Amino acid sequence: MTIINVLLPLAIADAYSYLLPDDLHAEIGDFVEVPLGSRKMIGVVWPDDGKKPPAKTVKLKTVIGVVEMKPLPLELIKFLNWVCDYYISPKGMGLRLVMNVPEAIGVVQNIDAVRMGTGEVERSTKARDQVLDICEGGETFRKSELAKQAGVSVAVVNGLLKMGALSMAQMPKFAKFKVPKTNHNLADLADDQHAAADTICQAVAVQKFETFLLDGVTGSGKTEVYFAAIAKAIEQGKQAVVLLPEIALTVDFLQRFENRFGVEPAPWHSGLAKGARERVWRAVASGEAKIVIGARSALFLPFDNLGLIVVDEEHDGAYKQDSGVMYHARDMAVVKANIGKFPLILASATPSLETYLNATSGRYTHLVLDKRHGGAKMPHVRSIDLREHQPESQKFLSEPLITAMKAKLAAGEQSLLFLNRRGYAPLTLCRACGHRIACPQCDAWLVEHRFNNRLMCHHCGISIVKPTKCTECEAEDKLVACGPGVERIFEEVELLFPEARIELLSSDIQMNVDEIQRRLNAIAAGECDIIIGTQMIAKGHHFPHLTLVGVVDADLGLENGDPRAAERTYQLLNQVAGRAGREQKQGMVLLQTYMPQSPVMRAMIAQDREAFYKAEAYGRELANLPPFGRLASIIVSSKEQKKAFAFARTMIEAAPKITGMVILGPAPAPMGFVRGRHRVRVLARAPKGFKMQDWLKSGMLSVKPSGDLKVQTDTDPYSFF
DNA sequence: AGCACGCCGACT
DNA sequence: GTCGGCGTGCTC
Repeated sequence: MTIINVLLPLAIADAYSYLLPDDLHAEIGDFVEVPLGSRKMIGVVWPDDGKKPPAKTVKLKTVIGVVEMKPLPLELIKFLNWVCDYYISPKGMGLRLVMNVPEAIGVVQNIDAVRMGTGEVERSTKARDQVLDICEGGETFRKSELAKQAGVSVAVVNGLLKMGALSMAQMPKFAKFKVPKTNHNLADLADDQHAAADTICQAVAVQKFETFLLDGVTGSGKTEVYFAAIAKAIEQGKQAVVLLPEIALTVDFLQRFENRFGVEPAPWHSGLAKGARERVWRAVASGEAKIVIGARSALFLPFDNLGLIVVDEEHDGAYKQDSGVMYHARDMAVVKANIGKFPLILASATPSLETYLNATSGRYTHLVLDKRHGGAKMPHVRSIDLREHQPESQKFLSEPLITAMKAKLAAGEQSLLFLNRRGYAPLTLCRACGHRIACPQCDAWLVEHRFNNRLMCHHCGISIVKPTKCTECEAEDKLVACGPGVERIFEEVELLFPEARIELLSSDIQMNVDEIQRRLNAIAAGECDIIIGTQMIAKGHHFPHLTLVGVVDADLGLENGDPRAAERTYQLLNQVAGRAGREQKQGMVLLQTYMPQSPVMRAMIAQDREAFYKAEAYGRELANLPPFGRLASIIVSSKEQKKAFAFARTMIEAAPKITGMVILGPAPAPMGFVRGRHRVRVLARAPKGFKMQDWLKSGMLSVKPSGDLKVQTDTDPYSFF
């Protein structure tokens, strides 16, 4: 009997010790079944990285068995340890990110199949011949698949089986992923694309760690450049992964991939069915799947031989995980590439300030693509000063915007109205008593949705039927909708342009992936004049007939005090603007704003990105905010606000005083009351380069919460107001 | 994550 | 008096 460490995919800080019987053999990375309390569980044999041995009082249990499958690669174990240490999360939670696919953990299951048998065909018929023709090559088939291919019913196959002309066999449960054809459909690269691709390919060829910022305006052909790098990785016998911010992108994107490489890539996102998840996980582990296109969690797949990571739209906030291990996939991609010693591409038209500064300082290799290809020009961007052009009362579109839309409608071109606000109206107000209808368990107004006549909370999902009288003073018919949501803009546009074909796209409108795709295709085909939509239309799909983009409220997102708000707004507006005029026609972008002089609007109008980054960097440096300083956020929550505040103060008292470390708070968190719990936040700010994890662990986090108190730590929080 | 244990409300 | 609701804490 020897003692081994086994990490279990639970919220447990360290691996547990188990006895390994002499007749079992297990190496680090092997999956083992162990007893845990009254149940059994599968964990992974973990290296002994300085974990403290179990207390003398615990009686060690014995490993039940070793699971017959490929062990987790050492590099992945190293990566998980790094990630959990950085984000101050239990290691078991890191392992859970990998083992989130229960069906893939265990011996590969074969399924029943049929193949050519040795028996004679008793009576030859057309149907029987068709089946046997297909089996001629000796391949195995699922019964149903064989019948389908032969164009006959399963009864025919069963008949042949009975007489022995076909026999039962076993076959792998999943179809194999085909090897991408690196030269299948080479794009004609422009000179700047070529140069960028060559630079990256060199790093791919020698497999060294290097981070590239592929910095190119919408339509400059970034994708073709990194496809070339992926092709290079495949030729080197390596795997590659492309991370995308949202599933919405993938349908369109997977098609582009298939056009270029001639085969389907392995997709990875939360919407995948069980079987598909198992298939991809195992194929990635075996090295059979060469290219994965996935959401942030694809970073935690057990790659056999990864040689390139691409993070597309690297600035996108969707890369930040907001529960469990709060990792940022872009940042962890850099770590993973560093551990695995291979290159990494961050691609964006509007890089995050962090990435931009890393690129301009030379830490990342900066590759710029500043021309749109295929003859497309950059859109003209203008602001509409709402102080001068105030929309009519209870209306939200200004006269200049309406005029521009009229002209486009007359010219047979498409317009898009963008408003990043779901629902009909963000606030319902009582004109009698001034009461604003708020969520009973969150700090948020209830948003009116006309399509189901309800008021909904976008934070906890609670919803009520729209009341006819005020919930406070009970006055009848005094409730009034305040402010616009996309549904309300839809209503306004219907009144203005009764003859136009209008399409509303918002994540509220229940649509499956196929339905969304169908409607996007219809828009692209020109079967619609005016598109109204939220964030979901800002990405991916391009509409050749679209020449006007109107941003209903360009200031939205700037109104809270978050220093990152300007950057986010700029990125979002840029992305929306990029929808305009991607083909031959000149695009026009109109921004409705009350602040035409703000740095964001000025940068948009002048297309002067450098000035914007400079202003942003200056502001952040003054405030010692990232990337000039480091932040960690500690959120204490409880049903009683007092208890949360008191505990936060106790934690702060336990923090060692160090020069340079600044503690801000406690203060009510940005969303101070969610799902019936009060949230109080403490921000810790450290100088650049200071590793604050140990300071937090030995100080604030050493005080253990009890009762209903919960503490959640977030290294590098995405939003920091 | 499960599962056991424990402490308060409504029932045979 | 007990059954069982969930809230809390432990699992090598």
